[in-house]
Amino acid sequence: MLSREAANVATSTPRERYRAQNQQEAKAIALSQLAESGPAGVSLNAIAKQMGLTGPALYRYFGSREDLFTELISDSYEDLADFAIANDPEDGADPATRLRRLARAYRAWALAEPHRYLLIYGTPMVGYSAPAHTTRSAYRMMVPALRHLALLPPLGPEADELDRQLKPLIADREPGADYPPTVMRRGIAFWVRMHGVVSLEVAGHFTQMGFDPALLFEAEVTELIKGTRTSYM
Amino acid sequence: MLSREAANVATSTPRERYRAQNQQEAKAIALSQLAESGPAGVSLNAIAKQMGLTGPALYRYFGSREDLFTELISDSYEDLADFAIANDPEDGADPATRLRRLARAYRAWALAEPHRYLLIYGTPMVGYSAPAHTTRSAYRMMVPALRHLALLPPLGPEADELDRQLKPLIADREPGADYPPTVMRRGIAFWVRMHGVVSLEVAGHFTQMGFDPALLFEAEVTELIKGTRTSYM
DNA sequence: TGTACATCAGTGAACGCGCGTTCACTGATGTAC
DNA sequence: TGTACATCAGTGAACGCGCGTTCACTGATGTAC
Repeated sequence: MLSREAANVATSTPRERYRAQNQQEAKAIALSQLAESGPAGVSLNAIAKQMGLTGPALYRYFGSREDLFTELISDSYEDLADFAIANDPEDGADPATRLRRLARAYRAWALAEPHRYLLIYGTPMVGYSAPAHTTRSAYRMMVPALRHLALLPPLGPEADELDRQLKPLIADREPGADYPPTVMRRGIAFWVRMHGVVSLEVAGHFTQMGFDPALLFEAEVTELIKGTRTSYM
Repeated sequence: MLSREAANVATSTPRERYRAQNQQEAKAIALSQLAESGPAGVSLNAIAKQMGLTGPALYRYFGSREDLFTELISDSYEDLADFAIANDPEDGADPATRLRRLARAYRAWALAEPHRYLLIYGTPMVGYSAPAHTTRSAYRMMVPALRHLALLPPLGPEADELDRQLKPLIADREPGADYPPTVMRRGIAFWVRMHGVVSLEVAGHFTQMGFDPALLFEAEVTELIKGTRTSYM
């Protein structure tokens, strides 16, 4: 349901469809292993067995165990972005409302898929380095947030050092965009605050504390939206 | 240096000292494996070999591999709290300054010991549940922060739902403390914001973005300190 | 429509590896009289 | 100071396990004429 493979299956030869289907099944089993036993519990041999195949057969679908993880990771980035964007339709709502929708969708996805959230934002795998396109996927979710943030009352007229350092990033990721200087800073703060609450929640660090994490999350987002400019010292 | 074992070694029999020393060495090797190969790379057999022992010998020191992790985790919580507290001496500085010191120490520890930070705040080990005293250790670092926060200008007179839910937590953790109703909320937000920046930084998510994470961290802390009250919706 | 060839999914055997954990044991260190 | 006994760190063999990955191969599916 939250998976994006199914869409691209049409318009291809039967063999390609068969391949895509098998690859998708393998990934789905990998995700269930991930959910049940963590990253260390994902095993090519076990996946193959569950599909009724032998271990080496999977090398038709993934170059190695690490390649499988690369796919799982970039799928997760894409699905998270898709989900957030899908939950913030173009219906003329005001920017604060739309930001809040994005935020809630972010959290909802993470709570629905905690192992996948942790796969991308938890402990990184040693020796693993994300391919370049992954970084782009990660950024996709930020694009609508920046658009909404640009419509909020500005934080202040002058840019400080952080804003200056972020300027090339805007130019690189969205050439031609005419954002106020503090927008990227706010976009990153938006992401950082959501991640702060959500990652602790998903990892179970709030369970003993007796409060509803949703309230904390909403408060953090609210403060971000209302946020006044704070120079960094 | 950041380890806390060495202190308690005195005043014990030679055999106890020998035991403590060996156990400490085993943990140190475990931490180096953790740093180098991640949690999955921590192996009792490999630790034993590096100490010049055989595998089973380690069962004199740890009940199981999981017990070893329990120790590594609670040591990490303690060391992080110790480090933060040690860097915020009682010298009469104003509360904002002292909060900032705590925050900077938190980040400094995490950057110095990224694998240990991720051990406690990264992807949780499946099937592992922290023993009760661990939760207490985790809370230790919050105590001085709450004290400082209580001295800041209050956020507002009335308590909202989140504040109400947090009241029992104060009563439980610090019976008798007479904090304004919004202090615990601010303490948790303090922790959450530090974690938001620090965990993304430690996991390398900022490396491609070309800005100095220290600036972002300072800005987040500043905003928390200045923080105005935001009802959650 | 039928034949010849190319593609490619999957097999089965094998390699080499390390893992956590148990158990009965040896031998050194510590303790009590 | 010396002897008898208890404690306990560490050994070595063994159990059972699953892992990723390679390789030469079979046999089914697809393609070209």
